Order: sequence, then C-alpha cells, then structure tokens
Amino acid sequence: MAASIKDIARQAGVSYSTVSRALSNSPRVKAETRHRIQQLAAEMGYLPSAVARSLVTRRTMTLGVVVSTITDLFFAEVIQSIEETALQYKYQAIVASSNGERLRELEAIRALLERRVDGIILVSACCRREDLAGNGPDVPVVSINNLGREHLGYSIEVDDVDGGRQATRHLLALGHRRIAHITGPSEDWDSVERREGYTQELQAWGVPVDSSLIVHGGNRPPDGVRAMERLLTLRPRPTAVFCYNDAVALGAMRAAYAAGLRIPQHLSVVGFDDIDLAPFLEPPLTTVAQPKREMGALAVRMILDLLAGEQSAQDRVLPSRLLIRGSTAPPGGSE
Amino acid sequence: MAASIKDIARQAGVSYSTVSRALSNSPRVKAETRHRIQQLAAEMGYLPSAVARSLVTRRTMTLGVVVSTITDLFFAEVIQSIEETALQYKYQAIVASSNGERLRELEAIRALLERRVDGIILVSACCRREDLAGNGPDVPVVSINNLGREHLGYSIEVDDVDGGRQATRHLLALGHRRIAHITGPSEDWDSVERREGYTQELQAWGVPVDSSLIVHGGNRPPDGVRAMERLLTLRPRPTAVFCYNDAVALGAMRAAYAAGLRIPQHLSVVGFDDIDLAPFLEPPLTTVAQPKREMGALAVRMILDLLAGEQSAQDRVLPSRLLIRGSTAPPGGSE
DNA sequence: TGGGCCTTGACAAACGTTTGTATTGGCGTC
DNA sequence: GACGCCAATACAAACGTTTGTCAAGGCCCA
Repeated sequence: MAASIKDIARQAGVSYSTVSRALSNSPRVKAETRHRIQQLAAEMGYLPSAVARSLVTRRTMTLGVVVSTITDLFFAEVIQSIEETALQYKYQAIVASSNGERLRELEAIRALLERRVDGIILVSACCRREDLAGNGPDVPVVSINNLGREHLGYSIEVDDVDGGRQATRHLLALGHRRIAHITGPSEDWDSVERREGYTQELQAWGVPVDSSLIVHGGNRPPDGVRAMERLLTLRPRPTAVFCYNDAVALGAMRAAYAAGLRIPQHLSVVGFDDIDLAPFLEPPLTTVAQPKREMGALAVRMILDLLAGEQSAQDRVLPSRLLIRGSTAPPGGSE
Repeated sequence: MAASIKDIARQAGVSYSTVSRALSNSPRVKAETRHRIQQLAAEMGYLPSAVARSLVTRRTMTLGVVVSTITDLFFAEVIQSIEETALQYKYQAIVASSNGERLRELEAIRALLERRVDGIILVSACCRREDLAGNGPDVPVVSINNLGREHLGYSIEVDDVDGGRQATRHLLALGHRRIAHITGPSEDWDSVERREGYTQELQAWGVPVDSSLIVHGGNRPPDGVRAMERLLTLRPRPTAVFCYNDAVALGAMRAAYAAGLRIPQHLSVVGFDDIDLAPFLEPPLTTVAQPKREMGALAVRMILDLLAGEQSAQDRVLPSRLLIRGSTAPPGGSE
C-alpha cells in the first residue's frame, strides 16, 4: 500500500540503495540525483518504515516507560517531561501502565522488550533490576523513585526523608504538637521514607511519636478520606496532618470539611508532590515539591548516556522542597 | 546479543521454521519437539522480536494515540481507558502529545505512521482527516472530541450542546439569572458547543444573553483565575458561573475565594468533564460528566472493527450527564 | 596514451521473523 | 511389493531497510 524505497527506485531509475542514501542525505549521491529522488519521494507520499529500519540498525529510537497509572497527576507530569526530553533527542516514549500490580508490570516490561525499546525507565515501579535480567535483549534501565530501592547506579530519587522532615518541621515550627501522618501504600519505599522523615523530625524536637497518629492511607483521595475519618475520632484531635501525597491530602481535606472543620484554622494539612493543581485548591495546598520535570529529563539523559556507552553509573538523589501555601497555619482555631 | 530463533534452531538441531512454528504452537510440529523447543527457548531467555515479526506480518499490534497533553486529567483518564482496552485485544498504545500545537500534532502523527501503527486515535486533536492522507500507509483513524468537527463516520463525541444546556438549566432552576460562562480555547469546537448549549438554554428560559457575562477562558486553572477575576469586576456580580471544564472551574473557584466569596453561598460553579478529583474539591464540584472510559473503549473498538474490515462507519454522540454536588446552590448568599 | 584515483552508483548481504511449498520417511492399503 | 497419503520437518522467499564492497566512468598527470 504505502510506497517503499523500491518503488521510488523503480520510478527514478536508480538502485534502491541509492534511494536510501539520497533520502538520508548521504554525500555519496550527487546533489542533483539526491534532490530528484527526494522530490519524487515526497510526491509519492513516501514515509520510511521505522520497523524495517530498526531491524537492520538494531535501534528503535524508542524508550519504554513503565508506570503504575498515568491518572495520578504526579506521574503524568513526570511522564510528560520524559516524553518531551526524549523528543528532543529524536526518541519516542512508549508508556505502559501496570496498575501497581507486579504481574502486569512484568508483562509490560516484557512487551516493551519484545518491541525492542532501546531503554526502559521505571517510574515508581515495584520490580527490581534482577527481575529484568535474562529475558531478551538487556537494555539500559533507569528507575525513578523505585519502590524497591536498590542503589546500583541507575536510580533517581527525591530525598523523601528530608521531604518528610521539612513538612514536619514546618508544622512543628508553627506550634503544632499533635501532628498526624497518613502513609502511602505500605509496601512502597517512598512512603516508608517520608514516614521516617516525619518520625526523625518529631524526635529531633523532642516530641514523642504517637503511633495512633500514624494511620495507613494509600495514594488516592478516597484513601485520604478514610484515613482522616479515623484520625478525626481521636481525642484530642490532631491539629495537623502530613499526608503521603497531594491526592491523599485532598481526600483528607474533604473528610475534614465534611466533619465541619476549617482548614487551616482547625487543621493544617501538608501534602507531597506539588501537583499542578495544588496551588488552586481551597485552601492552596502546602506541599513538598519534587522536581518532576528534572527527574524525567534526567532519566532520559541517563538512558542516553548509557546507550552511548558511558559507564558513569551514578545514583542521584534530588532535593525536595517545601512550598508553603494556605493549608497550614498555627494551631488554635476554635471548634 | 539476545538469542534469536536461529540460535534456538541450532541448539535444537532443527530448522528455524520449525522453531517458529513450535513457538506459535502450530499443530504442524510434533508435541514432543514443540515442548523441547519451547523449553529450550525459555532457558535461553528468548524473547521474539516484534520488529522482525511486524515486518513480515505487516501488523505492529500497536495503536497510536495523539493528545494535546496527558497532564490534563480528562485526557489522562481517556487515555488510560484506551490503553486498558487495547491491552485486552493484545494491542499496545503509544501516545504522543502535541501540546495543542498543530505542527507538533502533524509531526507526532508522522512519527506514529513511520512506526507503522495499525491505527490512530485522535483525542481532542485539531487536525482533520485530510491532513493525514497521502503520507505513508493509510491506517484507520478515529477521533474523540475532535476540535475540527467533521462527521465522516469515524468520530466519537460527547453531546456538548446538551451538556451546556444541562449545566445552565440546573443553575436556572436553582433561581440564578445572572449566569456567567467561561469559555475554553476559542478555536476548540467543544468550547463553541458548550457555549451554544448555554445560550440556547438561557433563551429557552427567556433570560437575555448578556455578552459581558461570557468571558474567554482556556483549559487550565490559571485561565479560570483570570476569567473569574474579570467577572468579579462586574456589577451586579454574576451569581453563578458555568466553566468550560473542571480545571478552569478550579481556577474560577480560586479567584472567587481570593476575593472573599464563599461557594456556593455567593457563587455557584459548574464544571465539565468530571475529573476523578472533582468530588474531593472544596466544595465538591458540580459538573457535567463525560463517559470517559466508554469513549476510550469505544475508540479502540472502532479501530479494531475497521482493521477487521467492517465498513460500518458510524459517528457516535455519547450523552453527557450533570452531576450535582456541593458547588451549586440557590442564589442569595449575603455579601 | 595509459595508470591510478575519485565520484557516482549498483550489487548483495544482513537484520529476525512468518509462511507457502517441497522433501522425507513411515505406514496402510490393495 | 508398489502406490499413495499423512505427518513431520526442511527449504526458501519475503517483509523494507542500511551499509560494506564492487564496478564503471571520467579526469588528471606523467
């Protein structure tokens, strides 16, 4: 159906290798012939077949991205950055989502490998490097916020512990002492680290860690709602809550509002991620920002370096940064 | 690097066509040999090359998806549905974003076509079918909420006019008479239609259409902020606003809060899309839901039908549905 | 006038599959 | 015992490129 290089060769009366060279602007074909062929190709609506090309060049110019879900704004923003950066280097990103299930994640990776992607970026994935070995071609793999942390020189992470500390420190500095924490999915390492930061900072301030103030959450708003409802039954009530991420914080705020509380007068809320919508929430959400765009861009560059044969494997821990907005204030609002 | 079918053939002492057939469970190879070969393949970590296979089968089992940006939750949710549905049929989706720029959109399509995707789904894309013709293979194309509407039997749309009418009717029924409207990007057809629905419903109720109440917005929260700030300068102030989408509504609410208004007491707000976060906003957002999942799934099935040779091209207009939540109430809150 | 070099293009192999056709050997049938 | 048939496998072409090598012709210089 689509014209091939051979069709053009036949039309132009040259061999098809000449057409190939003409189209790739090789100096080995006379300028005049080159132009003639290029014009002919355009007229015939020729579009080279990346699949045929990949077969011989053994490059697909494609990067696989594995993520649990793209409907989480944090992931969506990271992926967007990955895609844009890849595009700059003429690479295309192909993203597969795993729904957070390990099995689907492995299947997704398998599918990407079958498609012979040149590299794979794991975003908050749960599988480890060893899970990938021994199946098909071994391509460079870089992970972002990998949930099963392993530091082999190919990971990019945000400083979750410090993020947790910053969030907690801010609340402590405001005067809060009953500070609750809603965790993420229990098996996720970033959740563990944020909680660790929370605990460390409390201890640094000499505030006892009250385990009833730490409740299991998740990564979506309904998880935040449930967790907050639990916290609201506590007496005395916590005056502040540090949430695993912004989505959970949103749910927590919903539950607080539903209970008739006002934010931040009755309850201060801190999130994590700084999704694009955070500044527009009511009240604008105080949150710990991750350098999403940088993380995506860095991942792509690491893959590309690896592809170029650079051996400089180096783990990167990027700083997180607290953004203070309207959802936090000193304690003391009346009931 | 990775083992190929020939490597297996050599090891197994059979021809490579036999290996190919064994791996695809062809009955033409004896069960015993088949098992032996399959086991050998597994041991050698063999993963078939989709690129080689695609070259001969002329199928990539890949669907291209073009979208302006995946960080818009509405799009993200539609894409997720596309991806999941595609997966059910063993297809993989590869999404390319255009940033809403026509040029990048055409480039993205070109890249997808070079990769020989089996079909293309355009999500709120601005280019038309004719833009795709004559370049490379012509594959089935289905569009969702295409911004340049053309009804050639391959489009899926939500009933935007009716959605606009439902939103406006709800506000009118609550007693509002000064109802503002924040539009989307001016060139987008869905924005035009939602506005049309707004106008129609006002006229049906005999309420004069006041053009100063219709302000140009966009599709992101900051657009909503700007538009709302303009609306808040009006005297008398509008008591309700119908926004192009949920993101804009979020911005509008932010501006209203910043001006000291309360929602819905002083201002009722209606959005469009029903993003997953809508029920968790403060107040929970009344909005017009689009059947996102259905739209994505339908698009995939239409492509697959087309690939299967079905000629039953048929445009689909899906119903929109108003979801009443907390951001709307009768007018009459005091200043 | 002939040898060598440079430019231009042709030839052909290779990438890793799928798949139609040919081949081989064994068996049953008459 | 010859024939045909079936099962099992081998052979080879094809998919659409890239790229290394080879050939032809023109030119320069001796």
